[in-house]
Amino acid sequence: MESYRPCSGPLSAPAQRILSALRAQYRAGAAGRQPSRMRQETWNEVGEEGRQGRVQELRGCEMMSGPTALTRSSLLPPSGPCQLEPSETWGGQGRPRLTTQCSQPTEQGVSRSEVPRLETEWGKHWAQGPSGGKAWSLTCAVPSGWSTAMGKPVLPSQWALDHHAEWTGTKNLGVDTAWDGGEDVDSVMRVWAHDGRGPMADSECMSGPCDRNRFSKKDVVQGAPAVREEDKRRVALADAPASEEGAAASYRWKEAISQSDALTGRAVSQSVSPAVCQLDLDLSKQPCSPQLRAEVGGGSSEGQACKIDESLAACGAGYNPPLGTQTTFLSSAVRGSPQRNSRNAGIHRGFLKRKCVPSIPKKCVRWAPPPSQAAHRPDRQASLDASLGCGVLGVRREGRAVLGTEGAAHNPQGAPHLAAAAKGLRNGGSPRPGLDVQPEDSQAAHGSAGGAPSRETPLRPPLFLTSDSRVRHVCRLSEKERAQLLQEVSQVPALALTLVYQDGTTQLDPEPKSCPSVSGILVLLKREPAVALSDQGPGAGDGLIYLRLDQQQTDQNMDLFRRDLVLQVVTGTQQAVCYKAKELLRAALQHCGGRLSWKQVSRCCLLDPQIAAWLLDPGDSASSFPALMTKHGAALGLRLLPGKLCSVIASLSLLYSLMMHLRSSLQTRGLGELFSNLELSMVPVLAAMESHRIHVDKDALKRTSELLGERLKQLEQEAHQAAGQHFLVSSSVQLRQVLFEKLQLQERCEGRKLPRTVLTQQQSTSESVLLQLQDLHPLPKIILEYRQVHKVKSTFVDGILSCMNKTSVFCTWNQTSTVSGRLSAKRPNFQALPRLPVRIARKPDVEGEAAGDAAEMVTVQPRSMFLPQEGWTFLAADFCQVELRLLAHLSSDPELLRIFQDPSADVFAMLASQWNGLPVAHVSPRHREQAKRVVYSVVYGAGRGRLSRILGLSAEQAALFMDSFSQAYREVQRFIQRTVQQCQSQGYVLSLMGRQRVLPHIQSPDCALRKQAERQAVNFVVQGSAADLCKTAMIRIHSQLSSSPGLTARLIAQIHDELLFEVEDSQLMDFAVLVKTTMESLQHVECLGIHLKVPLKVAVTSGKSWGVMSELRLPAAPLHPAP
DNA sequence: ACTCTGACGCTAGG
DNA sequence: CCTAGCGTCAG
Repeated sequence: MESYRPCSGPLSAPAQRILSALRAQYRAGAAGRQPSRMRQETWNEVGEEGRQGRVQELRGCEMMSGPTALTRSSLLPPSGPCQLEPSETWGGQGRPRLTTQCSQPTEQGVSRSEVPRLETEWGKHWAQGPSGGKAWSLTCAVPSGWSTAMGKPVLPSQWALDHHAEWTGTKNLGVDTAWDGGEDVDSVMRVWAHDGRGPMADSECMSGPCDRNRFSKKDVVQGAPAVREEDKRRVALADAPASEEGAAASYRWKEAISQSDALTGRAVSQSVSPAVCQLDLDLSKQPCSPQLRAEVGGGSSEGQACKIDESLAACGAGYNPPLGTQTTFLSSAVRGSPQRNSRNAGIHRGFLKRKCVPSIPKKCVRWAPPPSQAAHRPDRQASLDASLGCGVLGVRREGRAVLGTEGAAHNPQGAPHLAAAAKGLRNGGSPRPGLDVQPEDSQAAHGSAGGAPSRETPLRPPLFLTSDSRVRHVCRLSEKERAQLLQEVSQVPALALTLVYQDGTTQLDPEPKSCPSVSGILVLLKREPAVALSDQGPGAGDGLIYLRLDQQQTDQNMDLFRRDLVLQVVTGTQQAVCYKAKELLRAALQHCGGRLSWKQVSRCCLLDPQIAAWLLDPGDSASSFPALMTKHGAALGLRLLPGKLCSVIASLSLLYSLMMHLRSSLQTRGLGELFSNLELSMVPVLAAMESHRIHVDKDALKRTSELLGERLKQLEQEAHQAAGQHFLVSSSVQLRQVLFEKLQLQERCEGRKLPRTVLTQQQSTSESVLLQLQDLHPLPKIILEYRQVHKVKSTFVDGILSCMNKTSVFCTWNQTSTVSGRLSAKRPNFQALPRLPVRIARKPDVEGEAAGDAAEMVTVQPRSMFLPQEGWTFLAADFCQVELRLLAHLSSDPELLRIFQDPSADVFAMLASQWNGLPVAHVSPRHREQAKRVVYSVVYGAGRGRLSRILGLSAEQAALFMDSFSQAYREVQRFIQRTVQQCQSQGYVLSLMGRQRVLPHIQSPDCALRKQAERQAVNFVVQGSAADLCKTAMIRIHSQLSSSPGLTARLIAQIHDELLFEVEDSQLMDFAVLVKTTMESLQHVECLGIHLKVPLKVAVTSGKSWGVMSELRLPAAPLHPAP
């Protein structure tokens, strides 16, 4: 660690600001302050005598100046039950208190509740028992300013206490075996004791070597008497710190880490990059105050810390690794060998894992530097990545711990295999590997640009494909053979295809953990589709083609041929089966670059067994191919053959048989039409949507994140003040304690019954409760705002940032994840972006009370972060009240139908007027809102209890509303009864286009279950029908777009009843008309047998950002729109 | 020689 | 009622 050299490269702006501010603070502070004795010395410097003195000092030391002395003996497990301080004895809040719960360890180990537990007013630390018998870990809630280095909570300095160190959340710290038995408690104690004396010096953070012989984990578990004796003796030694005997052997643990933590309040987990360590090493030894942090805009929250580190990582140039350092670090981390650094490495690893591993599938983007940078500095980037932990982890994961010290150390250019590993990881971690290969990024992704050495090995297709002669490789064919192949493909009756990934897996393998990059497409040509599949591998006439996608072709003709082949395979007349066809289509679009447009594949009709299986059983959402086989393929016989290729071939054949089997099931269940006309046609639509990049204003997001972070901190402080204690504002459990145990607010809202949580029947702290409580106490209001801001920040600002790829996002659309037939969106969830802007009070950060008045309001609208390309406009088309209209249609209620006949009417106002008996003009917005809620509650099948919660009324009032609704619209009630009866008699319900949902509980003797099934039945009919309608609209518009050479508009998103397009400015009006007429024409669709009794109304809006859309006035629609 | 995972609560969207 | 997603907490 000492070999880190200073950063030389550019730092990100926030990092710069923090750095310089801290330096300034340090200089100012160092000048005026008397250096503390403890800060100056190390144990070695103090010497034996000094140490004895210190021990004496510590022995009687009152913890945190509290009235009661805690001695280490009382904490040592398992020396007996040791109830320690009730918190009152600490007088005053903010004082930590220690409690331990000790009980007899069991043979299996010590469960967490039995292990000593250190609790503070701010949270708790506990030593977790040995899990798996190997490692100990410590979870502790750490206010910022607390260091967690070495897995031992280095408790807050006096400074931190004085400044009300802010909460940073729980850190689950991986700890290596040094943390065992009494040793940990011991050092916790010691450090704690020190802490009462002021800020710790790094030297104080030393821990003695763990003396496993004296007090081992095992002993704790078994509670061997001998150890007890030993233990007692140790206690009798009068608090001689463990470090005493081991002082000579003790090492200074990583200054960089403990300092970085104390300085920035960040968890060590974030300071994993050497650049960060260096940054912090450079800094003063003084902690950074929250004010300072706020001033410089460097937050202590997770997201903030991530961002800082991201930028640090991104400026990889900043760190110039000395030769060998990296690899030493890395290898020791990998092997965890007991080297000098192994503990550090172990800790690092622990932190890294905690932060990185769960993130790899989801959030690696945050950590992964942009590909272009990787390409420009492959060597540094790779080592940086490796040090960031991703590399370490990935290597471990892949089981190829090949990153020996030698290779990298002797390779001044940086090790190519290291680079490759790191790169593979980034790809693997990226949510959408294929999308890394955008035109502008493609070179970087292929690692062939940016001055990388020419010996860079090109990507190879998986070995099992290259080594087998049965596979015809398209890129090896001659001109003539290609033509033949094309001909052959077009004449073959059936095809089965799968994507092959670079790690050798295919789409047919069980759910991949990571999401590897695409290598190519493997096609099985079936000449005798009728032949039932044997497990003999491919039939006599069957052929296999492998089409590489991951390779930029130098040969133009080859490129064209590749496109033609894809087109032939995908849109040909033969039956082509592909599991997860959308993925394949998207990969093809991605990799054929400009040569294959989404319009060309819009007529694709790949048969997708996944979708078929989902239609048959919507409850079983995304199952892998093997799972599907075990479920449906019993009759088909599945036997895996040895050898990868054999098994792939067999799987492909099976895939085909499975599809045929599923298709016949669909036919017999009456789902065939739905499958082929609706769901399969959705595949190219979704593939096109997914392959379109949506531009995001990244800078605005970052600014907003900072802004919200500040506000969040303010709110947290306010909440703590209002509550009169520190607590974790984001924890509903702790909030419940504050609200209902400490403040007893439920006592003061007599009459109203506060809802309870569904599962545990505890006092709920949800929005509706807080709204009711907000007049009684200032706290609920603060919490409400906190929650709102937190939601926006975590999900819509930081969340979107983490999905980003340079300047844009790609959303993932899932066709088979809902029971209702709706689509769902992921990463980011486009369907859940707040519609209304969020207003944030932004108070100047001043200590004085007067600051409150000077609040300035800022509005945040996550939707406006999405921008159309230059010269394009967003166009949104919204089906107005589809669900209600469908309810009218399905129930044929005369009143509802009448309301909808008038296209210009405000439906909810009319509803409110009708059943309140008021003229429309007199309907207040409140009434209207209420009507809307009641209506949708009925549509969703809510009972009176639910409705009362939604409306914030008593159950009686809610019941009244519902009664008056069903009085006014009797047919709706009848419709509900009809639906339930139908479901009871046939076991399932049907949507408009014949989608089915089976509800076995409809016959359940359990009333609650049955009622739920009834609600689900009603809801499904309405919601599912709406979904059908929207999907149809998407397909129709898509097909019109792709058949029109002039129109360039793209479908961006579907928000259930709204379609969002990006349209070239010049085509805006024309396209808007087309969209509107197409959507409204769905009232009558002859070929689908749809005849709605209500007109459909579509509202069209447009804008240069999704956040601000304004109504688009359209010329009168033509009477007979294009079909 | 190391956590990960699931249950639960809450809240955006429709 | 049905989604995704973030967070806490326990084992």
